[in-house]
Amino acid sequence: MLVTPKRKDAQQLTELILDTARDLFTAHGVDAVSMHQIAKTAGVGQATLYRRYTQKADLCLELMDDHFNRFKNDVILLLEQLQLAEETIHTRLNALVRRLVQFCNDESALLHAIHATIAPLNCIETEKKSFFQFPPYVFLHGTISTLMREALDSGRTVPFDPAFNAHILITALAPHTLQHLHQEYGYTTDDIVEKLCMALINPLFKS
Amino acid sequence: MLVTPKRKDAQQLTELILDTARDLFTAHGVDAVSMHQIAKTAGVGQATLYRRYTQKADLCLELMDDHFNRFKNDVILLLEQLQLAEETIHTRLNALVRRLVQFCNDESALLHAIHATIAPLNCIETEKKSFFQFPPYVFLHGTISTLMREALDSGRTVPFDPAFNAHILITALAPHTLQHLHQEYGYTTDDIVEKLCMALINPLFKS
DNA sequence: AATAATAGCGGACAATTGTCCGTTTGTCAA
DNA sequence: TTGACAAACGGACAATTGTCCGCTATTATT
Repeated sequence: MLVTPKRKDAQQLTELILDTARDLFTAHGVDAVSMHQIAKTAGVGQATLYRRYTQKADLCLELMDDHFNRFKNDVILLLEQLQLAEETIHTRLNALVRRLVQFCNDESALLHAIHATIAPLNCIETEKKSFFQFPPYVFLHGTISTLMREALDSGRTVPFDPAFNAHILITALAPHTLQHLHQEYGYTTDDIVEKLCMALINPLFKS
Repeated sequence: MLVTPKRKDAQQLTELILDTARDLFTAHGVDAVSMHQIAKTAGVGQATLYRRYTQKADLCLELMDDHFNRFKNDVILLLEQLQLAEETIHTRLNALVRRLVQFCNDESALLHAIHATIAPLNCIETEKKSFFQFPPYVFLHGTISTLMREALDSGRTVPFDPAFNAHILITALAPHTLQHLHQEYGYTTDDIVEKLCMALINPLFKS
């Protein structure tokens, strides 16, 4: 959550903080770096940091903003191209899942931290944003459910609820879930893409 | 030869701690109660509490132990009865999902806290148990994948990976996911059961 | 340019989780 | 019993997250 500063020098501090955080994260790993440490290393007060980013999740979100925007454009472009090539909705959904998993892999460190910070308990009592209100979820859910609705409307599937199924697909992409699949079963990224499609996409389509 | 025996009075403190925690949880809600508060109210030191339960998740797990065992027996009994009644594997899977969702609803408060405490970040760096090693997950995953394998072996389904799909089903039952479905879409518990089956069970079966 | 208003800084402070260590106390051998 | 030994207690202490408030420095005004 970025506060737009009225003082001109405030913007410089924002950049300083972001740079410092990026450096510390790559040096020691996201989880090992504390907010206090970021502030101290950047040479600013605690409040200066917290005024910009209430939680580490916000900071992480800001740090992956560029990459996320590129990913968004990628997805939009990819889907347009496939549609122009007159690929089936089934094929397009599979391609989307592949790109999705790839993104979650690339940004696993930051996503990890975001999920960890925005724990379920923060949602009700306190009035902080839940994960489901963050841009990545909103975009993913919108894109996936649109495609799923198209599949449903095509008449080639069994009945299902696009929004609900999209929600479940995203849930399955949570960092700790993917990590568990990698570690426990030794699945490669390709395995996971294939099995996700086999579990959540392919069975929807009548043969 | 000196045998070092366990002290008998330690068990009493354990019960005192559990009773205190239960009371505080019901009085103020699980999330609002701190470990320090539990120790202080029980009149014991911090270490005495932490020596027994390293995290609030462990404490919660202990508190729902009775209920979880009853649930386990319920599930086993339910599945046996349905099998004796010669219900199809499809029907049995749906019934299992229903009972599953019911349990997650009943114990949502404790499960909530467990998920919140055992955040993904605790898994790699520190050597704490991940959620996937806790008894509830292990039992659920075992039960579901066994049933799913039976479905697969029956030849009445499309191809899929029982263990993987079981994993995804459990993931979808995470407290914050269910909570979001309730809040955002206004789904009732029955809705969720129906949609879960429509998303993850029914499409597997050839018509 | 001088000055008033205030955006915004910084560090102290509170709350929570988790650890360490000196001390107590139950247990068992004699 | 008694006494040695270790299991186990308790509270102080460290680290982290998040908040508050007095002060500084920038900006707008004249």
